[in-house]
Parts: sequence; structure tokens; C-alpha cells
Amino acid sequence: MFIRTATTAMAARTPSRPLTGSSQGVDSLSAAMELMGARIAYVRNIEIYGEGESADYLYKVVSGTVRSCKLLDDGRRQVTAFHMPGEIFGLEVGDNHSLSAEAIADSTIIVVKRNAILALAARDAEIARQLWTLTARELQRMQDHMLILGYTGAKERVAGFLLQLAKRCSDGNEIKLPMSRQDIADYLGLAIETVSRTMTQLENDATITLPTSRRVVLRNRAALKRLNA
Amino acid sequence: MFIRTATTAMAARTPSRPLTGSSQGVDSLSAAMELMGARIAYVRNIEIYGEGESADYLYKVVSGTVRSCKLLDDGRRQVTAFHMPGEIFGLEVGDNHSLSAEAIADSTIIVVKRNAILALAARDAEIARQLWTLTARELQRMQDHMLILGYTGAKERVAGFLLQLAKRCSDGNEIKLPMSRQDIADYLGLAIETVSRTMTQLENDATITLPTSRRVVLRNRAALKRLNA
DNA sequence: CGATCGCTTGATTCCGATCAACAGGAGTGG
DNA sequence: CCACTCCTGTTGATCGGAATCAAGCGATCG
Repeated sequence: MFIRTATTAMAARTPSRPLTGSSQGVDSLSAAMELMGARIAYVRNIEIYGEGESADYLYKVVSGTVRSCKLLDDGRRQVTAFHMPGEIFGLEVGDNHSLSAEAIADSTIIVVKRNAILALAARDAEIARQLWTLTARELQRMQDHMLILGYTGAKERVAGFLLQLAKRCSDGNEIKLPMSRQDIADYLGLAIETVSRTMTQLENDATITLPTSRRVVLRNRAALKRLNA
Repeated sequence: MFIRTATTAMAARTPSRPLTGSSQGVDSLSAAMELMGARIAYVRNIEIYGEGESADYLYKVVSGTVRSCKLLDDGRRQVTAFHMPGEIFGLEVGDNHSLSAEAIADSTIIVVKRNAILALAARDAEIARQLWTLTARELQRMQDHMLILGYTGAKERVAGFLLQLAKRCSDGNEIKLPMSRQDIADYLGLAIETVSRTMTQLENDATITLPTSRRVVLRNRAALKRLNA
């Protein structure tokens, strides 16, 4: 399971360009994680940590995708975030995880002792700043998500989701969806059938095309943007 | 429009007992704000800052209530948070506000230069830690909000909202609502009529009572909790 | 090949949005 | 004080759209 890589360098630390592109600006922290952490491979659908477990580690996605979610009593599941390569997750203020995290696809993830990072932050103001920036970025992501959930219509929500993804992993106009329709549904607060239907509807409107169910091509971004803010 | 009060008194500065149990640990920051900041009175429905404006200040509610929100193109408004006495808002990572803030009721608010706080944080690790904790608490609040927005039913959302409020300002079982039905609707992603209807429905179910439209008495918390997680 | 899983599509039901009217205060000015 | 309006909240009726139940379809895998 463990593949502790010696982690050569990580090129040069780009001089802290915050926000935007995820990996930049977190470099000394990011580099520290790569040095101190262990590389672990998780297979699809495996739980990385559960709700309520003590938050002893910090995680950074190297490859694959992870979802953070909460299980509700009625069996429903609320997906609060998707974590893509380069992103850090598992950061908690309290001592326990308020969410669970699961690998959506086979993923390799760097795992670091939280205490080690916090100790580092206590000594190094730059690390502390980056930790804070990271949290704030999470906040921003969550605000975007909330905005999407605020929409009443299904088309608006799906459109918002697609644009959000396009911003994060834009290979031109094509998006590769790592998550299932059910994941999307739980992320958007919709039924899986509604997600599916809305997708095909957008395709019929010539707004997108679906070469396969997991690949989306944005044909008309303007039309998508018109649906949300 | 501004009434920069010379800040005579306002009774005594309540010795900063912030939120829930996490009251400890935010005091030195809170105290610093009270010392460095100016007390300003805002009248009902006045904008405190607008979306896109530069985020030069940090705010702490002394009395009254503030809403953070975003205006959408279609005229809809998404309320992302309500800020109650003792709470801090306006904290941004970037240099600009991503949301606007408006006073829901006449409010007095402590306003501090953001730079002053950040400078303080750079020197004082404890202040930095508190700043981070504060951001993380905001994150937690937003997660709760997202959970509520994830519910498909109106009853579930309203129930979640009421429980959330009860946790924050519990005078026994009675909640005093500082915000209008429209504010609640925009917070929950519902139509105002639906909020109103759901309230009366909950009253008919003997789950709550509504002495007036702005006062809610929780008669059956268990029933409310049964509706959400 | 059968089996399971993920996705789509169809038919129906139900619930929330919308349009519309109305009720109760609060404030204003006569 | 009353008459007036404005504002907020409630209630009713209708309509549309999303949830739900149900079936079918196409992959991938043992």
C-alpha cells in the first residue's frame, strides 16, 4: 500500500503567486508536505477517513479524485466537495473530521501528520500564511458551491457545475468527469435522473456535447453562463 | 448616511464572549479590534460594503444583524450568511470583497483597518492563529448552510434553519428573528411564500408556535431534527 | 455468456414557484 | 384621532418542473 517516494525537489519554489492556479503559492507548504509525507495509493470507492474520526493527517491529491461528503439519516448523501490533483484536503480546525473522504477513482495521495505541519506553521510565518490562504481558498470554493445550490432550477445548477469544473481543469472545452452521475446529483442536491435528463437536454440545445457519459464538450459557454449569475 | 459615532459608551464593551464553546482563544484578537477600531452605527437596510469593493476593513457586530449576500443577474439574491452580535465578518483572502454586506436592522459595528490586523498577525503568532481559527469557523458555518441547501424539501430546509438559529441565539426555546421572510427565503433558496407556508404548516403540526411573525417558539425539537440529519 | 453496474428514458405524482389577492401594522400627515 | 399609504406577511389557485417509480440499454467483468 505504501510507496514512500524520496521526492526529489519539486522544481523551484515559484515565488508565492497566491490563489488562482491551485498548486502555485502554496509551494513551501506544498514542498514540505512532499518531503514529510508518505505517498499512499487508494483504490476506487475506498474511504480515506470517516466522519468523526480524529483529524491527525493532512492530504494532498497527486492523482485521481476524492470526494468529501456527509451521510444523512435518511440515506441521502451530501457531497460537499471534489478534490482534484494538486489540491489539499482534510484540513480541520477542530480535532475531528466533520466530513468523510472517499476516493472516487484510484488515487495516489500524499499523507502528512497534521501536527508536523502545525508545528512548522508555529515556527514559520510563511507556512502559517499559506495554511490560512489554503483555508480561505476552501472557503471561496464553498461559496461557489453554495451559490449553485441556491439556484432553484436544475439547468442552472448543472450549468454552474460544468462551468466550475471547466475553470478547474480546462483542457480547452473538453471536461473529463471523474465522478459518477450519482456523485454529481449529491453535489447539486438533485435526483440522479434529473442530472441525466438535464445533460441530454443541454446536448439537445446544442449547449454541450457528450461524446461519452464521462466526457463533456462545452459548445456554448455563453448559454451556460446565461443560466447562472 | 454614515453616522460615525464618537462612540460614547454604548454601555460597556461587552467583554467579548464570542460564540459557542470556542469562546476562548479569540479574545486577544477581539480585544485588539475593540481597541483599534471605530464604532459605527448603521441604519437598517444600509449597505456596509459592496461586492467588488476593496476589502480594507474588518468588521465586528456589536448589536444588530448583518447579512452577506450576492446579487444575481436575474434579480435573485443569494444570502450567504447572517452575522450576529459578537461575530466578525468581512474577512477576505483576496483584496476585494466577493460579497456585499448590509445591515438587516439598525446595527452598531466595530470597524478596523485590515492592514492593522494583518500586521499584528505577522508579528504575533497567537493573533495569526486566531485569525485562522476565525476563518475556519466561517468555513464550518458555511458547511452547515450548504447542508441545508442540499435538502430537497422545504420543510427540511426551514427546520434546519430554525435549529441553526436556535443553536446560535438560544433564549430557551424562543427565537427572535431579526431577518425578514424574504431574507430567510434567499438564505434557503426558496420562494418567500413557501417559507411563510412552511412556517404555518410547522405551527399546525404543533412543532413550533408563532406568537408574532418574528418570534418562533420551538415546541418539538425532536420533530425538527427528524426532518434533517 | 449471464451478471452487474452506470446511465438514460418514460410515465406519473407531488411539491414548490408563480400570480394574485388580502390582512395587519407602522408610520405619516391631515 | 382618523384616513391614508406603505410594508410585511399570509393565504389561495394554478402551473410547471423535479422527484419518484419503473423499465430498458450499453458497457465492463468474471
